[in-house]
Amino acid sequence: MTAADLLPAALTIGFDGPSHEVARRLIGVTLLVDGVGGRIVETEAYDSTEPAAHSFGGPRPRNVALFGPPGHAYVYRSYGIHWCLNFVCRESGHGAGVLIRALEPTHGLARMRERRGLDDLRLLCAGPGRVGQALGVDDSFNGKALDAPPFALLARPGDRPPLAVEVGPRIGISKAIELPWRFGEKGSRFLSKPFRPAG
DNA sequence: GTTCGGATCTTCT
DNA sequence: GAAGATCCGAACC
Repeated sequence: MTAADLLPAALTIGFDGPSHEVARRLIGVTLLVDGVGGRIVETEAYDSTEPAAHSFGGPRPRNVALFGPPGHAYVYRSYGIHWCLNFVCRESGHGAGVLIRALEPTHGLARMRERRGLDDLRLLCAGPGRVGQALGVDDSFNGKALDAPPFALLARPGDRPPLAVEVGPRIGISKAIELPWRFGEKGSRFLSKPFRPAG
């Protein structure tokens, strides 16, 4: 697939719905940062009404981007090491976001391999910390709009059949583990972890 | 194949 | 002082 096959995502992607709807809608969308990235194959939804979210408990200096306008980035430091990228969604003030957990690498492979220090295509963007490293995301991207450089979002052409999307519990959390707010492209080999492990 | 610990730092108690 | 929306490599089946 080339960039010419894709359409501007702003026409079809809305960030004004509940985060679990936006998270599902984002599967198959191409995310680029300075022209580097790929197709989103895994996302998770978070919302200030449930205790796993960084926005739970209201706005704070660290999470203020989540309470800003939808369609912007929220970037946070994970375990003191990684930078993880979220898309702010829903109407302003609700503190909802979608964590970008994995991409199928399609653009700027050499740049991503260089940043990751790794050749294996499957492992370039298979996890939120890996996505951040491969795309060169850091603190300075927090709060930036997603419809302007360095970001670009490209939707799948509308005449293609919808992707099969799998749903499951979110990864790496200890609260609100019952919510099925992890979404992934069915059968993708670029997921951070398989869905329904061991059958 | 799996399990385990270390890295590293911000936030909260 | 502990926990956390993680990743990596070593050790061990």
